[in-house]
Amino acid sequence: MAKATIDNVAALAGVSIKTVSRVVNNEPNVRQATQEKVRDAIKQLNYRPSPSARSLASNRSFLVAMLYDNPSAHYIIDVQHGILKECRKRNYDLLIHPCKYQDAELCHEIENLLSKSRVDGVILTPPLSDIPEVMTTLDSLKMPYVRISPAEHHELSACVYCDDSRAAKDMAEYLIGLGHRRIGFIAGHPDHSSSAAREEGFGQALAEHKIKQPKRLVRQGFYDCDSGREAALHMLKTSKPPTAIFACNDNMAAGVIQAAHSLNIDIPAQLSVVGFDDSPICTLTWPELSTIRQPIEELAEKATALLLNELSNKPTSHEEKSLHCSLILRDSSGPAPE
Amino acid sequence: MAKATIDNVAALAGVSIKTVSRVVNNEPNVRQATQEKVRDAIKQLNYRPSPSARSLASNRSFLVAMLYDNPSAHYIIDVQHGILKECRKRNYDLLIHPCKYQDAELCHEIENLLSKSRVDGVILTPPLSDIPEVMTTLDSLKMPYVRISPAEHHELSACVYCDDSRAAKDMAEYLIGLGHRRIGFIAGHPDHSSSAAREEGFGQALAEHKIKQPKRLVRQGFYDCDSGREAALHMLKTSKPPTAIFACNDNMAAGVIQAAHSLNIDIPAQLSVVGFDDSPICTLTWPELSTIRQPIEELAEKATALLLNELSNKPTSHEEKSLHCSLILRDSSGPAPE
DNA sequence: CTGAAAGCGCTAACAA
DNA sequence: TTGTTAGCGCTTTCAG
Repeated sequence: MAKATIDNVAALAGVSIKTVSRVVNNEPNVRQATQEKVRDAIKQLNYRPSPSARSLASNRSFLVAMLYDNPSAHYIIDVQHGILKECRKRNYDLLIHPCKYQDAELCHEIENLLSKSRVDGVILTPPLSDIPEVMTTLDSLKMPYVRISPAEHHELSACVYCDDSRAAKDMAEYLIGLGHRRIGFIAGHPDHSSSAAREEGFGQALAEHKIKQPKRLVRQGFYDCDSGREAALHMLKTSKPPTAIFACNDNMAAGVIQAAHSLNIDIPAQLSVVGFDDSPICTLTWPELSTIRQPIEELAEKATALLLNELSNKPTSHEEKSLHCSLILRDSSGPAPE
Repeated sequence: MAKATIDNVAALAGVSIKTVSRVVNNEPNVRQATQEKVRDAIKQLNYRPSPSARSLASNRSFLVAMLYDNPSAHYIIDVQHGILKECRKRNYDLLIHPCKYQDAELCHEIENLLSKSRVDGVILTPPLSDIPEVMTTLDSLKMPYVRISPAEHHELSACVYCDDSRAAKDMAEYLIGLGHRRIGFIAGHPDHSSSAAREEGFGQALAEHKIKQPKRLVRQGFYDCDSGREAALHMLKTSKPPTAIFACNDNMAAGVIQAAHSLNIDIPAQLSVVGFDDSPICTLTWPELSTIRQPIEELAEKATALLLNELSNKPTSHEEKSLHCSLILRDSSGPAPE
């Protein structure tokens, strides 16, 4: 059976192709009876509209692109799945496009991808959501886009995000509640805005509890395990080592656990360790890691919903949406030693 | 500046649109001088061919789809990156489509995606590479495809794979060489063909060294951490516990490490642990995990190259390509205790 | 509520 | 080596 076209359907249903088109696109003004005739014919012929013809005629591709540069596989996968969940509902497909955010050619490359106008809209993840040049490029192409977890300037585009700062504050308060007073902090990659937000929330909690944070208990990390381990070794080898360490993500927290093991420090009896992300490694470490869960998939889903709304309705201001993080307490944290 | 079309380019270059088309598609039989004129015009107008028009006229979309159902984020990401690497060279884009391999609707869903004929070809990863119905569906749609790491029937389609059996045998021999004689084996998910291959290689090595494998040292796992931990606890609590454990993937090996920690068994002094995959968690555990590295990205790259070749040349038999695994020795394995 | 006609921007087949 | 002409299968516009 050759591929059916709209003409075949129209012929079989005894209507014009325009009417078939109306039914396929859920346009109004088609009598119920006619609709049914058409749908029958469609089913009978196993008809699927050709995306290329559709998009040539209407200038819409029903394709969205995800642009990203993020080394965390589980983050990317979660975002992809969130996007796809929403896309399926609305009959869009997803095209993925990793890129290097530090690359001088970044914007050219993006322009190159998008000016083929194969895609209707774009979803941006950190750190791309915070690069002004990328936004300018998209704006100049008049390409609709939504940003996931941008640091600031929420008004510049539709966007969705979590309150990282608030979540970090909650976690710090949890540790303080357990009696910890010397709490080490390992910052994340300086290019990722999430790190600054987390540091802010952490600082707030300490300040509110009148805990002074000596410099030796704050170190720069880069969101990878090695930097977490190095930072922890530094802190733990001082004369007044911390009784808890807050790492800005789980990978670094895993590094802290390694450091503790290598120094024969018991977790959580002598040292509490917490991370951020609730990545799969949390349940692979020993002991399992207390952390903060961001609803990544839901964020991506909402982002996609905003984007697709913007693509179907004409008028939209830039909506934004924020979601909550939650503490996940496992075995790596406990009361402070006396 | 409005989007330039092929007509604009033709006008500016003073040639017919067909000639522009020839230049764009690198067809032969265009004089050097003409080519240059055309290229200049293209650059000047910043012309990009419209994918929809192209694909409507030529019935090719320059889009490939990756179909998968695999819970391992890093595996999927590596495959995606391998595919994209090759796609970029040849100006294809990638569309991703996760699905549930046990779903009764699987084939319908695939057919639904592909019969829109938006994509030119498909890449299949395990366990989808081993599902006959999926292959039948693709065949009946005359959709070109390449399988990554199929278990058998290599002749049914183009495919790329590693010799898992051989790699597992090498690893077993390494452990035997360290003096281990009681080596526990934790199988992977029975639906993944990789598990059987790994078990076979492992068994071969033992047989060649005349080591008998008692039943208590072989357990079924499911490629997740929990099943690895449970299996290890069983083995380690017997009266003659193993001195080494070979887990069919790294997640399960991480579970083994957890089990050992919880029983206060020292790794590697009392117990060697090895995994398979060289996933990111290998360097996050304590101690870091010895394992086997599959060149996933390269596999995907080769697979894509085969697919795109098939799409450009008419005549191809089903090529196949195999790549090598390598042992990665870290801190979780060492000499057997006496 | 329905239909006829005119493209969308390209490639394929054929002519020159 | 180059150009001409017909579509590809749909949506849009406008007319009934």
